[in-house]
Amino acid sequence: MRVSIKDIARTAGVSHSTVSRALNDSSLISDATKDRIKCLADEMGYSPNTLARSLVTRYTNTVGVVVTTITDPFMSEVVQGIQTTADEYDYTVILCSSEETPEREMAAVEMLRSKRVDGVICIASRIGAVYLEHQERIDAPVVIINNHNERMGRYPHTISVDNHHGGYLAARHLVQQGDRRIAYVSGPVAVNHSSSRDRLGGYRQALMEAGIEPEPALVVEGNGCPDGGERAFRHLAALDELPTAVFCYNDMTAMGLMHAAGRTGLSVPEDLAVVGYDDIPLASYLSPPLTTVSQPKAEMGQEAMRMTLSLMSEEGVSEEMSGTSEALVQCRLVTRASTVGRQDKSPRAVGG
Amino acid sequence: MRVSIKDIARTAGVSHSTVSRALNDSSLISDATKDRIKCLADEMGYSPNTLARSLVTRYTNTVGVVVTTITDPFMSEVVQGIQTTADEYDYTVILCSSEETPEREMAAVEMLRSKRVDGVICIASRIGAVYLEHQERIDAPVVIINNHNERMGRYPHTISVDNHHGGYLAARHLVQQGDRRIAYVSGPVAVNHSSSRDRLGGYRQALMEAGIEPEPALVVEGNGCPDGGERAFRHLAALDELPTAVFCYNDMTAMGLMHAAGRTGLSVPEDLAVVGYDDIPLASYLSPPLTTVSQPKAEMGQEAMRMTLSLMSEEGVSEEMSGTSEALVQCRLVTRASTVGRQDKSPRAVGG
DNA sequence: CTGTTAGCGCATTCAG
DNA sequence: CTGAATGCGCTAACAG
Repeated sequence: MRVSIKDIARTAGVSHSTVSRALNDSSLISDATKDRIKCLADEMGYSPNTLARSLVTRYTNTVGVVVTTITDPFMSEVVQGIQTTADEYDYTVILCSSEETPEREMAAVEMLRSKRVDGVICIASRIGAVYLEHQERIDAPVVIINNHNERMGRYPHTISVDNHHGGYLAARHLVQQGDRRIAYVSGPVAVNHSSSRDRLGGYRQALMEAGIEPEPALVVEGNGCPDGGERAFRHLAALDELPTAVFCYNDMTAMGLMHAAGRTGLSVPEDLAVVGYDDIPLASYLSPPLTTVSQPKAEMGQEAMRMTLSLMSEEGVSEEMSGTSEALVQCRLVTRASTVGRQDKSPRAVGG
Repeated sequence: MRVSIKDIARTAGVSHSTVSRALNDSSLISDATKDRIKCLADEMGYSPNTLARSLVTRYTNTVGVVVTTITDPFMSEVVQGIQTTADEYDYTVILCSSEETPEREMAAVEMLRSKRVDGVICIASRIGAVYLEHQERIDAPVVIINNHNERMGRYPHTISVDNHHGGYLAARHLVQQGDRRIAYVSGPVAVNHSSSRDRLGGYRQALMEAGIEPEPALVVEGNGCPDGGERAFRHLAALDELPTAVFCYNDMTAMGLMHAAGRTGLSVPEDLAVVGYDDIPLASYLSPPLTTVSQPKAEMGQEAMRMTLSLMSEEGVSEEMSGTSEALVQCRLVTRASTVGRQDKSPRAVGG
C-alpha cells in the first residue's frame, strides 16, 4: 500500500526516473525494462499520485462544474453530458452547488482555483459577473451554459440556446392550433435573468405575426418551479376571461400549472392547452404528456466540455488570445397531447 | 497570478515558513506579522495550492461519489444531501457516473484512488464486490448507500433503507383500502439486486397478514424506468382478471405504468390504484398525485457523508480497526390521490 | 537507453 | 517567535 515509483524502483533495481519513463510510455526506454517495470508496478498495487504529478506538470485533468442545484432535472442532464465527454478525454469532474447564492458561488470558484482545475463550466449562472471578476484570478477558462446575466454584455465563452426562437416556436404552435388568448408564465424575474425575457420576446413575435395583440395581463410571473406554476394559474384563473393556452417558462412550471388547473376541474388540453420548455425526461409521462420546447441538454453539456477542452489547450500557447467563442444551439418543439386534439378553442370562464 | 508563499515571503521580507504559519493560523507567530502577511496575501491574489499541501499532509479534503446516473432523480437528491454536509465540513465532491457498467465503476474507483480522495461514497452499487476487492487497495473508507449486492453478505459500511418494511407499508395500505388483488412490479432483476426482492418480501408479508394468498402471476418484472412500467402494465392487462392495485418498485416505474394504463382508458385510482417508491420531487405533481413510499434521500446522503467523515478520522488512529457501521433509515408512506377515494374495488377486466 | 539532479508548492521538523 | 533545511511523489532536463 502507498507504494511510490521510488519503491518500485528499488525492488526493480533501477532509478525512479526509469520507472517514471516506463509508466509514461516514454520513448526513452527499452521495451524489455518497460514491460518488466509495468507488471511489477501492478503486482505491487501501484497507483500514480496525480497530486504529485500535477504539481509539476501544472495541469490536473480536472474541471469544475458549478450548478445551482443538481436536483433540477435540466441541470442533471447537462451535467451528464459534461461527464460523458469529460471522461472520454480522461477528465474528472468536481461538482459544486451554489444553491443560487452568490456567496456560495464565489466560494466554489475560489475552491476550484485552489484545486487548480484546468477549467470551469457553470450552468445558468445568475451572477456571471462574479466569474468575470474572478476570471483573471483563476487562470483557467470558464465557460457558461445558459448565461442568465445580461448586464455585462456578452460573456466571452458561452453556450446557450436561442431562447427567443424557442419562445417563438411555442407560441406559434399554439396560434396554429387556433388559440388566440395565449398566456405566458415567466421564470424567475430576479436580477440578471434574461432567458425568460428572451422567451417572452419570441412569444410576442409569434403573436404579432398572427395579428394578435399581446395582452400584458396574460403575462404572469413564475419562478421556474412547480409551486410558481400553481400560483401563476391562480392569477390567470382570477381573470375575467381565462386564456385558452399557456406557454410556461419551463416544464416544472408547466407541471405545477397543470396540477392546479386539474384541481379546479379544468382539463388539459380541452379547457387549457399547455406548453413547457426543456423537455425533461418525465415530460412525456405526465398526463397529458407535455408539449414542450426541447433543449438538447446532453449535447449542450458535451459542447461546453469540448469548448473548455479547446480553450484549455489554447491557453497553453496563445495566452488568453482566444477571442470569444459562442455556441448557439437550437431547440425544437416536441408536440404532445397537452396542446392537441381539441375541438373548441373559444375563450371560457373558469368553471364555465 | 500564480503567486506562491515564496513570492509573498519575498515581498514581505520573511521566510516562506513564516508565511505558511501565518496563513494557517499557527500559534507560533505574532499577531502583527500574521495580519500583515494575511492581507498582503490577498492583495497579491494568493490562492493556496491544495495539491502541494495534500502532497505533504496526505489528505485531500475530497470525497469521491459514484452514481449510476446523475440523471436519476433519486440519485441527484442523494448527491445533493452528500454535497450539503460535505461542504459543511469543507470537503469537495468528485462525481463519477458508472452508467451501470462494472468496467466504468472500476475505472472510477481507480481514478479516485489516484486522486487520493479521503473517502468514497457509492450509491446503489450493483457490483459492490468490486469495491471490496479494491477496498484494501484504496486505503480510504468506502461507504455504500443502498447496497444492491447481497452475494458478499453485508458490506461493512452501508446506509440503507428498510426495503422490507417499505414494501410492507405500501401493500398494507392497499389492503386497508380494500384491495385484495394487488400486483407488484419489480425493479431490475439483474444479478445482485436485493432491494426489489426485499420490497417484494414486505409486500408478501402484508398480504399474508391480511389473509391474502400472494399470487405469483401478479408479480411482474420491471426495470426501474418508465418504459419498464409500461411493459409491466401490458403484462398485467393480458391477465384474465386485472388487479385492482399495483405496487411499483419505484416512482419512475409507476409513472410509466400509469401512463400505459391511461392510454388503455383505465383511470387511476378508480380502475387501478398505484403506489410507487422513492417520493421523487415530481411525484406529487403527477395526475393523479402518486402515493409512494418516501425514502429520506437527502438525509441518506448526509448520513453517508457523516459516516465517511467519521471513518476517515478513525482511520488515522486505529488503522482500519473500525468494525462495521450500518445505518438503517426508515421510510414512510405518503398517501396521495393515486390510491384513495375509490368506491368500487371489485376486480374488473380490461375495458370492462 | 539510463541514472543524477532539480525543482513543483507546501508543511514541518530542528535550530536559533 | 522566526529562519533554514528536509521531503511529500513525481516529471524533466542534463549528463553519461
